[in-house]
Amino acid sequence: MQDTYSISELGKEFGITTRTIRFYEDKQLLSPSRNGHRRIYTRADRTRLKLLLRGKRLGWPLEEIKTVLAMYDAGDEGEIQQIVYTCQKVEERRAQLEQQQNDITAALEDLASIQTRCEIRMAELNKQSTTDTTR
Amino acid sequence: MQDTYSISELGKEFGITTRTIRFYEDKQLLSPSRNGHRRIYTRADRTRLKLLLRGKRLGWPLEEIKTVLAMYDAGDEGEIQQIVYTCQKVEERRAQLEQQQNDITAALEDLASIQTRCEIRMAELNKQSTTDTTR
DNA sequence: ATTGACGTTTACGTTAACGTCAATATACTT
DNA sequence: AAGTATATTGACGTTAACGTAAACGTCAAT
Repeated sequence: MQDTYSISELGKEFGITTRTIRFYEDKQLLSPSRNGHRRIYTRADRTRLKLLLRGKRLGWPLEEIKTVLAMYDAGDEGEIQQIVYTCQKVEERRAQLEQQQNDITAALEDLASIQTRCEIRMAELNKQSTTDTTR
Repeated sequence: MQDTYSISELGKEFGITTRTIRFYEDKQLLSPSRNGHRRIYTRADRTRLKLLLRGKRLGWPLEEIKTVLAMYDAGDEGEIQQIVYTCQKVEERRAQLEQQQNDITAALEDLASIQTRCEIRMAELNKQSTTDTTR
C-alpha cells in the first residue's frame, strides 16, 4: 500500500482514463496536491475517488456525488447550520437508496421469472428436436 | 383501472412530460397504437413504461433498458439462439444488480456512520451553548 | 542529444436525454 | 363560428460527462 499515487496509477487501478480524473478535478470532486505541475494523490484522495465511482455505479450524477462527498467532510465539523443541513441530506440520500433497493429486489424477481420461462421454452425446443424430422 | 390511456394521462401519473414519452417512442422503447394520429396506450404499454422508469431509477442508460425490455418479450418465444442470448443477458443483468446491491449496502453503512458523527457533533455544540457566553 | 514515458493545459467534438419552441390538426364547448 | 384543450410532427437548443487532438514540459535512459 503506497501512500501517494500518480494520476495514471489511479486510472489503471480503477479502469478510467486520466482525462476522466482531471475532469472530476475540474468539477471540484477531487483536489490533489501538486509536485510542481504534477498531481499527487494521497490515500484520502484515492478513497474519495473510490466513493465517487461507487456513486457512479449507483447512477448518480456528478453534482449529486459532490454533495454526498461533502457529507463525508462535514460530518464532524462546522456549525449547527452545517450539521443540520448535512443530516437532512443524509436522510434524502437514505430514502433514495431504499427506493433503489426496492427496485433491485423487483428487478431480480423479474429476472428470475424470465429465466424460468426461458427454461420452459428450452425444454419445449428439446422435445421438438428429438421428434422433429424437418431435415 | 382504465384499459387505455392518453399520453398526458401517463405523463401525469408518472411525473414525466409528454415530450419525454414521445422521445422514448422515437428510441423504440414504446410503440403505442393510434387512433388516427393520436397515441393510445394499453395497459401493457403502461407496464412497459413503468419498467422503463424503474430502469432509469437504477441509473441504466436507455439502450440498456431497451435490451432489458426485450428480455421480457423474448422470454417464452423465439428459437434456440434467441433464448440462449436472452439467458446470457439475464445473467449479465443479475451480476450488475448484485453489484449495485453491494454498493447500496456500503453506502447505507457510510450514511449511518456520518449520522453518528453528526449526532456527536450536535451534542458538543449543545454543551458549548449552555456554558458559552460569547453573546 | 534524443528518444520515450509520463505529465500538463487549452480547446473543440460527441453522445445521451431530453427541453423548447413553432406550426398544424382535431374535438369539444360556448 | 370562435375559442379552448389536447394532440401531432419537426427542428433547433441544452446540459452532462467525458473523448480527442494539439502543443508543450520534464525526467531518466540510451
